[in-house]
This record gives sequence, C-alpha cells and structure tokens, in this order.
Amino acid sequence: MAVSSYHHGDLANAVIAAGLRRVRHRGLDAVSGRELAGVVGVAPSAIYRHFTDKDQLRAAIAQAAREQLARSMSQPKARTVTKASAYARFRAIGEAYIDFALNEPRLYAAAFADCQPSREDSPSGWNILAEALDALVATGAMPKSRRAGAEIVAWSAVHGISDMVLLPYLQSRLKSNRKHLTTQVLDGVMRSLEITR
Amino acid sequence: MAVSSYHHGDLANAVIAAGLRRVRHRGLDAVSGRELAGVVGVAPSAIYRHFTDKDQLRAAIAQAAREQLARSMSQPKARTVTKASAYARFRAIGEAYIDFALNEPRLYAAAFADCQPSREDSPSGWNILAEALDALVATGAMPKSRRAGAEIVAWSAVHGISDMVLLPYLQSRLKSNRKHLTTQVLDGVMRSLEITR
DNA sequence: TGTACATCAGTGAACGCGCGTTCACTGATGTAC
DNA sequence: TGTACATCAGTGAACGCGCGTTCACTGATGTAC
Repeated sequence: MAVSSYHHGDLANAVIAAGLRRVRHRGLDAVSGRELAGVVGVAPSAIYRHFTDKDQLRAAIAQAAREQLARSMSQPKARTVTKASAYARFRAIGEAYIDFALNEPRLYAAAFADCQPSREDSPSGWNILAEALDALVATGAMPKSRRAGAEIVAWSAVHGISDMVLLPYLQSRLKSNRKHLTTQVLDGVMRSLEITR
Repeated sequence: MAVSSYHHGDLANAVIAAGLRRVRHRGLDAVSGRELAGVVGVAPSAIYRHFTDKDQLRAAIAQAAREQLARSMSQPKARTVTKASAYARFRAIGEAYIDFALNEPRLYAAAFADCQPSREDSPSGWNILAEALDALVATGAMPKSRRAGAEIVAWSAVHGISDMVLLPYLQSRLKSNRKHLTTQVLDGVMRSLEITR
C-alpha cells in the first residue's frame, strides 16, 4: 500500500496469499518460507516477525485454504426457507464442496493438512453445513431423529468421494464420470439421513 | 540372509520395510533415501540400483502401506455364505478399514499419498470390497439395483470418516466417541445401499 | 569339477542446492510532551 | 505544530544441515566351456 518500501505494511497476509498461490499448483509441501519471502520482496528473516516458525506459517496457509473452501460452500440464503429451498441448499453445499476439491485439488489437500489451527475458521465450513442441516429439520425435510451427528455422515461421504476421485490409486477404478459419482454419493447421503424433497 | 556383507540380497524390500517403519511414526514426507540407506546399512547410492529416483521409492512405500491396509481388511471367508455372514463380512471390512486408519494414521495417510503406482496392488482393498458386495447381492442382503457403483458409496463414507477423525481441524467438532461414529457411518452406508441383515 | 569372464550390486567421495533459523543491525512509524 | 525517542518491522550476512544424485570404482555371483 505505502510507497515506502522499507515497511511492507501487511506482510503476514501477503505471505499467506503468496503461499496459497504456491500451494495451488505445487502443493503445501512445496512451500518454503524463503521462497515466499522472495516472492513478496522481503528478506527471509522478515517472516519471523509474523510467524514463530515454519509450522505456524504452514498452519496459517492451511487455514486460509480451508476458509476459501468454506467461502465456496456458502451461498446467499433464501429469504423464506421452504422445504424445497432447504433441500436445494443442502445439496448445493455438497456439490460446491466436491467442485472445490476437483477444481483446486492442491488447495483442497492443503486445507486438511496435518497442522494445528490457532484460531477459529472464518467462515467455517462446519458451521455452514450445520445451519443447512438445521434448516432441513426446521422445514420437515429431515426427521429430527436423524439430526444428531448428521454433519459427520454428510461430511464423510462428501469428503470421501472428493478424495477418491483425486487419488491416483482409485482413479483407474472409477468408470463413471464425476457428475454421476457426485449424484450417486449425494443421493446416498439423502437416503442415509432420510432427507426428502 | 547371506553372511557376505557386500551384496545385500534383498535391498529393495529391505528399503521399503525400513521406509514403512519410518512412515509409521514420522510420515511419508519424513522419508529420505539417504536415511533409509543408512538404516539398512548400505551406501546412499546403492538405492539407485533398485529405484530410478525418489518418486519411485515413495510410490513403492505408499503401495506397501496400501497393501498392508488391504491385508487388514481381508479375513478368512466363511465356508458357506449366508445372508447373515455376507452382512457381517461387509461390516467387518468397514470396521477394519477404520481401525487401520485410527491405529496407523501415518501408514494410512501414506497409503493414499499422491504417487503413481507402477503395478497392481496385491492384495487389493478394492477387490476385497467388491467381492463382499457381490456376496451381499448373491445372498439377497442387497438389491441388485444398488450394486453398480456401490464400492464408491461405501468407500467414500468409510474413507471420509477415517480422515475426519484424524484431522486436527475436525477433531474438536466430534463430540461422540469413535466407536459411535463408526457405527453411525456404517449404519448410514447400510441405509444408503439398502443392505439388510 | 575348475577356470575365465561378463554381469550385477555394491562403495565412497563429491557436487551443488535450498532450506530454516540466528543475529546484530537500521530505517520508519507513531506517541508524549 | 515540532521535536525526542521508544518501538516496531524490516535488512543482509552467516550458520550448519541433510538432501538427491553422479561417477568411477570394486568385490561377489553365476554361467559357459
């Protein structure tokens, strides 16, 4: 922002942004603080003003990736929530999740890398899902008895198919196209949670 | 095997075994060919007689991990396959899969790392699952109409829950204990595929 | 059965590299008076 | 509004490290006669 070049002004965010770019086409493991510093135009040591070590930097980038995924899942809520709109929204969340994974496989992998998050995600994919499930119950699209733990059933299925479609090992096994697989898994979730249109 | 120390005799397998040990408590990314050579008692360059480069070594280790998972899924088949035994077997496969992931999280992660496999898995988890599904149909425990793509629905759910329970991000969200989560997800699969006891 | 020799599986030294992290430093910023 | 000064966010040189990979080599193995 500033013209002066000595103080960057927003190094932490700039480094994370550069990290996300790097992750996008090389993966989290290809990220090095040194390189990021170079990209941002700063000395390698400057990073240590904002992150205590590499682990924390990785965690921050992973979190940013996760928040990007969550953002892709969130959609404007319908003014009035009907059974049909709750159903559509729930389904759209699942589709958005899978789409994100397919379109940004490395970002997606980074989002769930083994890092200790330091603050709450914002937005949070989990919360978005939970709200959608609440709406299903509220509108009668899903029996209340299925609500407990429903996040897990839904997320498992959707996370599972996303991973599978991306894995080299399983890719050769999948004869159907992705669209069809998505539908099949989402239909399975509906049956599993007894969600109706 | 041999007393002579110059020729190792089975370097490739010894390196993979050492690699698996390393993966088990440090993860695939902590594996270095140099270190493995040291553990096995061989010069670093010796590895290149058996693997063209590090990628191929990684892939071999990942495959070995995957085969270990598959082995944990396979069980002696019942002599006569009944509806009840087919159901039990299918369920046991799912439980074994999740157990493996929980007990050997790093081996599990390595099994699905992003590597190009060079040969068929043996044993193959996919095939084990497919056979179990066939038995369900054959005994009438599952409608034939649900058979197509059933591997994907089942694997997604079980792979998803395994990953989720291990992820730091989601761990705090999971209030239920693992046993309960497993049951919940497996029940979901049963409902989704219309499998009955 | 014994020997010559091609092949194979190791050695060990060397290479260049990029990495994370430290340290004493310096220039800019913003606050108190 | 102007100045003194503490604080903050950078610099840049240096460190030691372990890594993947190469190369010319050597010792063991096994096959042909």
